[in-house]
Amino acid sequence: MNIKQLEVLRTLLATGSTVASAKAMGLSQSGVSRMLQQLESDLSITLFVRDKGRLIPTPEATVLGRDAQNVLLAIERMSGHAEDLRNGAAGPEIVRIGLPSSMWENFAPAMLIDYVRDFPGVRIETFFETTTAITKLVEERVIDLGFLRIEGETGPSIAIDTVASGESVCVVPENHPLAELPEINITHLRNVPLILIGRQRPNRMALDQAFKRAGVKQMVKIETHTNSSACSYVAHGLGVTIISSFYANLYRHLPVVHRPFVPRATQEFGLVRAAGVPLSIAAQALSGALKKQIQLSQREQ
Amino acid sequence: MNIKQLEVLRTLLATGSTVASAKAMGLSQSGVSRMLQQLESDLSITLFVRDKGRLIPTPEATVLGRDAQNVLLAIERMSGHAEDLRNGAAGPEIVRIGLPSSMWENFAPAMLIDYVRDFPGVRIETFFETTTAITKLVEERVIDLGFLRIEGETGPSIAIDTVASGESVCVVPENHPLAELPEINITHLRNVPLILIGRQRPNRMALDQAFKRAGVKQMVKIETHTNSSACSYVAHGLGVTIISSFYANLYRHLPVVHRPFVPRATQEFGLVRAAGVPLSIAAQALSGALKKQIQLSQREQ
DNA sequence: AGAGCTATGACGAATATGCATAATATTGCG
DNA sequence: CGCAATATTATGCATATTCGTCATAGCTCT
Repeated sequence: MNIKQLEVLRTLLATGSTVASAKAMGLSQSGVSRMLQQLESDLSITLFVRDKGRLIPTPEATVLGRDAQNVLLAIERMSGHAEDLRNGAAGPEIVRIGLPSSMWENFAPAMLIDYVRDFPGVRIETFFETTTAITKLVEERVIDLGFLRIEGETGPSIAIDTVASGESVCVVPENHPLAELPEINITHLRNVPLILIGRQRPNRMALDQAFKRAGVKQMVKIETHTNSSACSYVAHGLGVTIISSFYANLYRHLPVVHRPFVPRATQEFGLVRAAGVPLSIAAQALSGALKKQIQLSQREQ
Repeated sequence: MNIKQLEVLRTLLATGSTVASAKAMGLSQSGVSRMLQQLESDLSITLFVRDKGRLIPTPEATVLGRDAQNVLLAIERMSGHAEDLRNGAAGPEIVRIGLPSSMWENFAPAMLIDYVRDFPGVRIETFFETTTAITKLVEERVIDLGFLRIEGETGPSIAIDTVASGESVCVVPENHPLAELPEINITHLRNVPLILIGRQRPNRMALDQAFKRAGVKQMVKIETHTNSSACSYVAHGLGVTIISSFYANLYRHLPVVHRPFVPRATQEFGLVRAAGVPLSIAAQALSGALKKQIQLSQREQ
């Protein structure tokens, strides 16, 4: 496997033909054809079906095309850094932090208000991403810090500092009949429209299994991938959702209430950074600001 | 630059000598020496000082060594996925839609309220992602539909239906002095804390250039990647931001106002789907619901 | 002196690449 | 509809380039 093969894969997925790819890359069509073959051989995977003189990407090609793009982006970043080093450029210190999408509205600004005043020379870059993306961004050193829900094992390249916890709760509209209950269990949710997140992730699968064991069929109306959108759908009467109280506490301004969900489950949340990499003073301070804001957000209950 | 050169850099930084690296990599010492030279030549950067028959890494080597590691990690991930694919792993109709992160709060629920009632058997999956991610999700057939800002060229695998437009506006806190102006130009923003999005993207670079031509230095306090977080930062007094009126109209509930920004720029927004792939009835209806909600969101001005 | 290091000349094997072409499919025109 | 023109992918063949080793020189340290 070599870099040009990956570029060929990327370009083929974009253009759909070896002729167009060859033109775009300044190569011959036969070169492109060969490199595709070599890559398929190197990976022992068919990336394109040859159908009537056409190349049809396989599902594998789309998956690995994304990976190839990541490799090429990393190479571009390296080339960019080399360019910067050759040009001797340097700017203000930038501290980069990744947060769950659900935290942009009030949490992130509240966290940054004092910080920006205390560190006037520091530029902050915020990313609102999924747990998976945040983990990757930390691993790749794209960001200095991340806050995420701790799920299963992380590799040795990540250092985690547990800073918060929550329990599973059911979020319902405040005028919903289920809002009168002190706690909500699965049988309460029979025939209730559900808004669920984290499809195919371990915690979600555990929830699916619990429904199955209780003999209750889930009436899922909406799948989504952020706690924020799930709560908003609930607030608009589209159904009820099951999330961590940590996030539910961020949405107190919505006309919803949350009740402990049975079977009980707890979650842990942590601060992540690349293992073995010391944080700058500014990044440490941002870490501190984050921890402080977390305490505030969870304490006001 | 090739993959083995990057492995050489990584190994040299770990071992400190070409002899040890050659042994670790199963190469000859002279091969390692040459590959280091080639990499230095390719990058036009001295990575190691040759001092008394020893290789001393330069600061550049440590910076780029990190990048090299990122590239190699990305390659390993790709290989891992290929391995998974080689080893090999129905339900209700699911309609999947990708929206900008900025649209989860009120737009998405409002869009879905009537839809969910009209299509009770359909399950919806919502993704809130960046323009780039949405384009990819559409191309890869992960999602049926996407809504995004149209930027530059998209490939032939994407069909776009332009459904909205906007102009660049400056969003400021409602009690800010700039809120009194009928329009805001670059000189107004001298020494004003800025919250900017889309770093390194074409439109952002155009804005950076406009500041440069006007001889005004940007006082960027926060870089972020979603319109929503930028507006929230503005509402909390952390600075002002420049975004499309399309998005600003989604945040009318915040204590901010927006004014036309000069130099003027306009934006177009469209519905995207995979070209040549017919939408299901349910997906078409969701497309219709999206268009209708867009009209509502932009009309109430 | 001996051991260990880096760099380089010379050389051969392996790889990359383009030209030309075959086979097949699609499109456009009469 | 039939046929020529065009477009696509794959492959034989030849050539250029790259990759990598062996052998060795020069330097440093013990």
